[in-house]
Formats: sequence, structure tokens, C-alpha cells
Amino acid sequence: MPDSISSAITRREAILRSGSTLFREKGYTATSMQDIAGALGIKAASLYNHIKSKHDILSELLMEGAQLFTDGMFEIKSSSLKPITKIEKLIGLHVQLAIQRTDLMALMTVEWRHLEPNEKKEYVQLRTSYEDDFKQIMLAAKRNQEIIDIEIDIALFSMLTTLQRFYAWYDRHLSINALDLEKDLIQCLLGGIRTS
Amino acid sequence: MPDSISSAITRREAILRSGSTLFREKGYTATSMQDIAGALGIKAASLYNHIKSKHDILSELLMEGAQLFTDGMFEIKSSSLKPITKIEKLIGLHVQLAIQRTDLMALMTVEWRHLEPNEKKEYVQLRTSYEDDFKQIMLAAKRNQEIIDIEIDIALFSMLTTLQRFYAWYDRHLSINALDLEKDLIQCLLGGIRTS
DNA sequence: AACTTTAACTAATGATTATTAGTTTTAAGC
DNA sequence: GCTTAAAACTAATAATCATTAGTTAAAGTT
Repeated sequence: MPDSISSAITRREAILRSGSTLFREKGYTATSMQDIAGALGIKAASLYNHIKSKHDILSELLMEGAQLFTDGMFEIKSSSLKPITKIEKLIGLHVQLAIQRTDLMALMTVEWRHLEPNEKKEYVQLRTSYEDDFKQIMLAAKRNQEIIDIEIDIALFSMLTTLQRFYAWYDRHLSINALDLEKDLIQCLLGGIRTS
Repeated sequence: MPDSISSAITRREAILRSGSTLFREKGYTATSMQDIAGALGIKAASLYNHIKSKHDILSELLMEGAQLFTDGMFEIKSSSLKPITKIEKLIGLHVQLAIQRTDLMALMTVEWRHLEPNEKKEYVQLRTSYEDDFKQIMLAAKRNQEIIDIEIDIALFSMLTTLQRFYAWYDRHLSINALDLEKDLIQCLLGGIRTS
């Protein structure tokens, strides 16, 4: 049965997708297994043929999301681009993910508090590590005089916050194409602090 | 018993405060009445001597929060200050509320989804109205050439997002005094777009 | 056609929950 | 000390929920 595994994965992924939509809409705790199953036209108990638990859905989603950023950051920071260009690439990464994985991005700002202590620790560590890398790139840009002399911590906070919630803005402007969005956001976030 | 009423209000407010802390920490649905009561050293059933329902706690909190912004905005927009100064005052308003009502500010970004349809409509309307007022002030500042020529919608989004989640930054920088915080944030948010 | 696997189902369990009713305690005013 | 009101308590209810066990239907393989 060559297809059985890939079909199982598909079903499992359908559950994850359904979960991410509902978790975003109603929150993790307020979403019942019936809700998730109902969205797929099956009964709640049937979900357990594919996933371990409700909590499993959440952690799978969040860890995947964290990994997407970790991978994206790794690629950008190991490149030989100028710091300011790396920042532009990072903005692009957030825009892409906000467009392609809107529900997942929405989850990541709130629902990680429901992770088990160990998972939470890992999740927060991945996020902190991402933010640290981001900060190092901004410091390098400042050292290179590619951005003006500002208080990096608060500028970083403002930039990350805007990027983290960009999915909400995208939701209300679905018609604009991705490249224009990226250009506008780069202008807005970097226009005020870049030197050239 | 001249004190009975004011003491009842105090008790009720203690419940609201306890609720806001826990709703922030665990989310509305994941917080039980036992949790809220336990934080006050009483049993869950005792809460009902003071409040109507769990939902009552949430809507009371959120509507108060919305009112705080509506009132603050009204005062600022009806003043005769220059548009750019109004924006500075608005940043100050957010900083003050983030410091004084941290838990409440944290609630406002997420838990309003659990409001009843009617309340939700009212809440969203208050928020939209606030954002509209904010936008009008930014447009006025642009017309006056007090800020540079940028895409207002996305700049507004970035500014509001940063202000809405400023409580999170404050939480990690409790030691810095309010005035310095306000100054730094004004520099960061307006420094890049003001003309002078 | 017989077999096997996948994935659905039904039914039940045990835990948690918000809320109510009725009762007791506490404390202040007289 | 008596009265009264506020605010706590106990106990019960009815609903919801995640999860498990055991069973059936469907589909593909041999």
C-alpha cells in the first residue's frame, strides 16, 4: 500500500490545518475536538486515529511555526549580505509567512502559553534566539552606519511587534500583491531609520 | 452601614482585578471561577454575591478598557494642539495605561473575541472609532507637513500595533521610569517620520 | 474471494465547569 | 445583646469535554 502513508499524512495535515483555523478563531481552550472534527465532517473520536491528543495539535503547529522562523533566520544570517539587506530579507520572510500561513502566525502570538512546561521552554528559547539574532543584525547595521543612531532595544521591539502582527493587516488587505506589500512595509519600517 | 456600599465595590473590584490578572495569564476560557476565587482566598460560589457571571467580569473589564481609550482620545482630539503634538500625547496615553493597567491592556488585544455578539459589536466599534480618530490626526499632521510623505495606513498600523503591545515591553523594563519610556517611544515612533 | 489496513463509527467514562439554592458566619448599628 | 445586611459557605445540578475501548465499513492487495 504505497499510498497509505502519504494519505495518512494528508489527513493528519487536514486536522492540523482545521485546528489552526479554529484555534485562531476561538482560542485553544475554547475550541473543542468536536469543532475540529466537525469542520472535517467527522466525529471527534475519529481524530484519534490520526493524532495523539488535542494538545498534540497545538504543539505540532507551534513548533512548526517556530521552525519556519528559525530556518529562515539561519539562511539569512549565514548569507554574506549587508546587514541592512538582511533586515530587508527578514521583513520579506515575515510578509511571506503572514501570507502563506496566516492562521499559524496568528496562533504564535497568543496560544503558546498553553504548551506544556518543557515545550514552552523550547518554544520561548527558539523565539528568544530568533530575537537575539535579529538584534545582532541591527547592531551590525548600526555599526556599519547603515541605520541611524537610535535606541536599538525599543526600535527592535517596535519592528518585531509590527512584523508579528502583520498577518492582521494582511487579512484586511488581501487584494494587494505580496511584492507591493513587502515594499511598503520595508519603506515604513526602515525608511525612518536608514541612513541612505 | 455607610461603608457597606463602598466595601461592596471594593470587593467587586478585587474580583475584577483578580480576573484580569488570570485572564491575561491563562486566557479567558482556561481560567475557572475557582481560579479567580482562589486568588482571593474564597470559594467560587461566593463570587456570585458580587458579580453576575464569569462573562460579566470579562465584559466589564473590556468595556472599561475601551472607555479609557475613548475618553483619552476625546480629550486629545478636542484640544487645540498641533497634530504632531496630539500624536505625542496619544503615545503618552498608551504608555500611561500600559504602566497603570498592564493586565487590562494585555486582555484587550486578545480576549474580546469571547464577548457576546452585541458587546463585541460595541467593542469593535469603539476601537474602530479610536483608530479612525488616530488616522485623521496623522492625516492632519501630513497635511501640515509635520510628518513626511508616507503611506499613512501602514504607518498607522505599525504605530498602533507597537502601542497596543507596549505593555509587553514595559513588563520587561519595569525599572525605567515612565517619563523616560515615553520619551524613548516618541523618539522611536516619530523620529523616523517627523519633518523637523 | 479472502485478507488486511485505514479510518470511520457508537457508547461510555471520568473529570471539570459555571451556576443555583439554601444555609451559616461575620460584623456593624442600635 | 439584638437586629440586619453582607458575604462567606456547602451541596447539588446539568452541561461540556477529552479521551478510550470496542466495533464496523470501505478500499486496496494478493
